[in-house]
Amino acid sequence: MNERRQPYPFDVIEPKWQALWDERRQFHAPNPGEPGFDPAQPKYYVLDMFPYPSGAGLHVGHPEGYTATDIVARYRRFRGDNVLHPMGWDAFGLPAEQYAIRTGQHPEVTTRENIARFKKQLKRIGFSYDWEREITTTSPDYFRWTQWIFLQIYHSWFNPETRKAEPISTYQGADPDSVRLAYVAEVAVNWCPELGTVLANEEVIDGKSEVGGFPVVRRPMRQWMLRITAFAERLIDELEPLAWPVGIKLLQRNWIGKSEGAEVQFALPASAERIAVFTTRPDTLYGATYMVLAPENPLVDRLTSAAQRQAVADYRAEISAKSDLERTDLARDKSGVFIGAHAINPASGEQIPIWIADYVLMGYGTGAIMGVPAHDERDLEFAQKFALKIIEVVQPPNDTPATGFIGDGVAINSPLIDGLTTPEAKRRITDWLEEKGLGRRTINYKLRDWLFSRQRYWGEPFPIIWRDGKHEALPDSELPLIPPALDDFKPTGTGEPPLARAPDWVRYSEAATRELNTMPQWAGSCWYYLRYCDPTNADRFISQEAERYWMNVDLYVGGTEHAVLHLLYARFWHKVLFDLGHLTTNEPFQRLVNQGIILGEDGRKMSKRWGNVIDPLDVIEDYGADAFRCYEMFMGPLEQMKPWSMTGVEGVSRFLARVWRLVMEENQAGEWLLSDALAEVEPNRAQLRVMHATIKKVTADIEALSFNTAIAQMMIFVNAFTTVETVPVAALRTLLVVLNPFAPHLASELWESLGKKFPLSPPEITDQPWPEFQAEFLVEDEVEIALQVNGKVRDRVQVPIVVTKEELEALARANPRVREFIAGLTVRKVVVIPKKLVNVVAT
RNA sequence: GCCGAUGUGGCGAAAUGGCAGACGCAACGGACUUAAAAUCCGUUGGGCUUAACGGCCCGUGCCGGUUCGAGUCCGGCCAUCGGUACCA
Repeated sequence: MNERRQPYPFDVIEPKWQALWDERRQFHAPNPGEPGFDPAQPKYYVLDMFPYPSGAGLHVGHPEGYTATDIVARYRRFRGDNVLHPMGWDAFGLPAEQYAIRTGQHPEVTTRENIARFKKQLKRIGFSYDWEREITTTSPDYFRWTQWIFLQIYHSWFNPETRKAEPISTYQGADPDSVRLAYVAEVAVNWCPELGTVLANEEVIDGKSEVGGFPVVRRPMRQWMLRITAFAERLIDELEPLAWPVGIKLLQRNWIGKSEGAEVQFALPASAERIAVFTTRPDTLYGATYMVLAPENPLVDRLTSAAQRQAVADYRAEISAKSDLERTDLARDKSGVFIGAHAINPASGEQIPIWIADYVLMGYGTGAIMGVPAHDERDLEFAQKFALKIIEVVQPPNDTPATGFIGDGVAINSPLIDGLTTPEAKRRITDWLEEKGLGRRTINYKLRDWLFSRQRYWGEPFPIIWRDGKHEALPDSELPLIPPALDDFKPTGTGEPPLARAPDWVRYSEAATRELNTMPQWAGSCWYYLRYCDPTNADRFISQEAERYWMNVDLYVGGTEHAVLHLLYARFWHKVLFDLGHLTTNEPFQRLVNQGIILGEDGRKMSKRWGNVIDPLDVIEDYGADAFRCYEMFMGPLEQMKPWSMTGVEGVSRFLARVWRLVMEENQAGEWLLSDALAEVEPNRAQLRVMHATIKKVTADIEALSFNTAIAQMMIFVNAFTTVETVPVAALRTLLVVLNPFAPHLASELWESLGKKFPLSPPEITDQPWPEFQAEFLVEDEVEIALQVNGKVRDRVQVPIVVTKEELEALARANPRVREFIAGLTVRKVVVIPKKLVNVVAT
């Protein structure tokens, strides 16, 4: 590999320019008020999803999105924008902690080493980040404000009147703790014994931990929760105007899972107790022949009859012993137990049996359902298994059988609403329920409150203390709250977090102890885009001035894996901070783009297991950073999944070498000298045309993030100039500017070399304006017209651009090839598309 | 099951409803070279036909529709990938 003759000396010029850029602070974006800040220039904030600095280093997937944003950033700078293009590290997280547990090396050390490696790799690719704005979520200067934001959330509640977060002091009720946006609850959590921690629902895949793939079981624990559900409606509504891929919007909407329906109260014959159920089909109320409670529902204890007590206890034990894995794996086989009690169907007045079954979830709705077997697949399965009564209450529109029909039809066997269509029936029966005080319209969400605490060491400690069994906020003056030094990072095994191993730290005062949990990894990434705007501010998380100037993020590029969680959490925090008056925008990310996954050369997902992982530095070693960048963009559309190809890299590398040789030629001694073919001559007409076509296409393609076609156009440019005897310097300069965002080292170097013989002021390529194409050079004197008969091309002719439609038609009719094909037919119609084709329709 | 995305040469791909396959890879042929590498030039969707120039037919997952004209728009399928899963 290393014997390969270099197509051009990228190994010399790339480090040279990278050092120069650093030295000149070339990519530093001054904030309002700083020297060099020009308020007349528009701002552009282009953001990458910052990486978790893992031990493995970058793979070729990371730089895909990073290259795209870098091209946009460099392009916008040419356009004169004040560009904010930062990078940082999402450095809290499980791998460093696991490594610490295995080796005893403090996570901070591991993290520092990994960051150094990542940063070196990113710099070697030549990204134009403003490194003066680098942030690390594990740095106390940073997480101080993560803790501060948590306290803002803790000190707030969601006022349903204003639909906004407000300071808790505006809450009039008796128990503020019951409405705080950050609260403590005893919840059934996903406990992972292996990791010794709870996990968010989102971190559990198929009953196993996302990290490590260990089994996860349900277990009740006292946890910190964030009341994201209060924002469900706004998280859906305010998504609408954003320039995000429709697929991602849909994913978020589905995740939030809004469904409209009614809550219906079922009375019990023998007690004053009532059971509420949520249904989206109140029109099927007459068909409710039984009721099911979630096994965990607390009502079960009160309602179960003596005779059924043992059976119920056995069933509940069986359920709780099942891990989530088993629950999901055990197909859809319905199970359940009758609890020996009955409820009264409020519409029919019938007594219906109450069961418990694990297909009813405690976490959704009221943890109880009405069973309508005729019109719900799951209920039908359950009723058939346990021989429960089935009543048809919806007539399907066609002849399909009513039982098992779940769509809209006409109500039957339902005295109050018979004959009404499903939407009308829903309306009518709900009105009736509301009148009688038996129910009400309501909306339910799949979204659950965010389980926000973890039993880990390597995370932000909560700025919370406990006194007399009650939580209290630390004052802002005690931030940052730094975790204690430990040398054993293992969880204690009882569910007590590792922080419990530092008793001195835990003891806050005689009467108070610190919270032992830490925040999840998501916390730091919920607001990092804000901190970049003002990364060293010691007084505020972001100054108002910086926030007003830089926000929102104009372009955010990252992987789909964050389509739901990160983006939802960040939007939630942003809205809280907005409501509290700390921000001026209610959404953080204006335009979002997901880059596609890069597969291995074998078409499989890159992984150690397949041995198909590509290391960017290996590629750069052989072909240079510019070739690496250009290949990543030339592979195909940014958002598409596509396989890596080394020969493809070689092709792009050849292209760059051809650019190099347009300017430089090698002498006998193997030195690169300025080419003799260069001259300050006016490009000819054909050259001007390709030059302006290139300006036009590259500009439009960068705006559209269609980088592969932009590169193809530059290849066309270079092909057109490769064979000419005299290379016009002006055309070359234009190429170098539009190429610069893609291959900045090469373009900068050639620009400089060119300047030695053909000086230009100012001399730096980065001081050039972005070229504007001139339409007059794109027009051609002649165009080729396709002559079709009945849609098939029969001939092509060159015609002057100025011919009229009538002339074109006449020309087509007169064409011998056309005549040959219409011989004996009648011409019905002639379609003339100027500059394209003539279609003679004949039958 | 549901939701979403994608199906175009040997491969990555391109194409405001208007000449399908730009650009690149691979392959083949040629030039340069003692030779190779590098570089440069050319050919390259399939089939049929012609001594040759050339000509004809087919072709964008499948079936149908709209249109003078469909890779592109509409309807119905199929396949692959991704997400999600008892959410009442």
